[in-house]
Amino acid sequence: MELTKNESQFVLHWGEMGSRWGVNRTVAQIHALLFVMARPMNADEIVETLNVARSNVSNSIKELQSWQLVKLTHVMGDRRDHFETSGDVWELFRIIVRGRKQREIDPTINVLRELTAAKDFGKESAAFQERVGASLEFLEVLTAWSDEMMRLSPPTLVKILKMGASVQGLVRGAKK
Amino acid sequence: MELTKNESQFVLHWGEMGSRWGVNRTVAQIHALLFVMARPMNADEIVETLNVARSNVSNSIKELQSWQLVKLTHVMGDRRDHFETSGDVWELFRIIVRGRKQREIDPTINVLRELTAAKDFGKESAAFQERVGASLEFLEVLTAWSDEMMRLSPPTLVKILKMGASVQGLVRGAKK
DNA sequence: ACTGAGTTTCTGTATTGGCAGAAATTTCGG
DNA sequence: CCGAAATTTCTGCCAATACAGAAACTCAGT
Repeated sequence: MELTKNESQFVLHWGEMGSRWGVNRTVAQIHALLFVMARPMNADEIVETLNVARSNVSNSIKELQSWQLVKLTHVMGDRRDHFETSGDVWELFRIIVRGRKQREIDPTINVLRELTAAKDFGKESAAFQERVGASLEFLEVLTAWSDEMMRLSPPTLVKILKMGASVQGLVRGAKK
Repeated sequence: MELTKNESQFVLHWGEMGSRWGVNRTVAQIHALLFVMARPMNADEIVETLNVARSNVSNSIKELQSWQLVKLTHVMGDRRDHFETSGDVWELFRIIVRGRKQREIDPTINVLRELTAAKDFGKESAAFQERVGASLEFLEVLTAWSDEMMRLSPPTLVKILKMGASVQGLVRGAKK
């Protein structure tokens, strides 16, 4: 399985970006590959195309499945597992946001809550108490908002985003 | 310089979170420390408090400065450089979003633009062309929106976020 | 229950990035 | 323009992670 020049550029760049995030390169590349091929692929095809070890593909796919970014499918008359990913970038976005929130934001909120609830918290410096409180509130507002937004359909979401800062006018009205 | 139990928990957790992102632990810890102390600190105080090497502090601060998360200040009658960070979480958020966008999203948009502009792009599979196009549009909508939002004052931003998905009602109206 | 295709888990190696300590450089008071 | 303080840059080691290849396991078909 040979990628075109453009396709491999896409896959390679996606891999790079993946590493910037916490995602390792192979994982990101496999996801990109499934995205560009837009069809179910089996593990060996992925091995051939990306030139990585079979075991690496296995582990990477397991991770992608845990993120729910890749799902297992089967092809008629083929015993092997095949994998595919959604072609809807908005859906992918939603999945990634949800996952990152769970893995990163939620634990942080918990820590901040524990801190404010600790019985010796009142003895801390005023600045510290205040800043922890502000951080917690910040994360709560942000996640509440993102939860709501992520519940909307992609088309609705796009429309809201395209309105952009113009909603600011409404806020003024709401303020009085 | 000794941190309280609560303070070090905060700093430590922030360091953990930092590594989840591309930020290394020391960098994140220093930022957290300046945030909780809420006053200018010099490099040696940081060394003592976090138990890291002087050179490490120097490099980490340089990185924080490049992100504009930490700024240099001076304390009267003290020749040494002192450093501090903003206590406004919304401002910090804005800075981080702006930075990540520049370092991660913008290059990706460029790659996608190059791809679509390549003269052999029309020869690619329909699925690939379509998905690259959708990805590009997605990133453009998202960054345009975030640029607009990030220009608003924190209080305005909070109000908009608190409206949450209720703006969705307006969209319906706008649609016709 | 045996066989072989398919898959996952295990183990060792290589690469990367983080960091300490030393060396070099800059800065500032006198 | 000298010396001490402060800071940065350099060098090499160490730890963490990614990955290949081998071994172990699973399971459908017979």
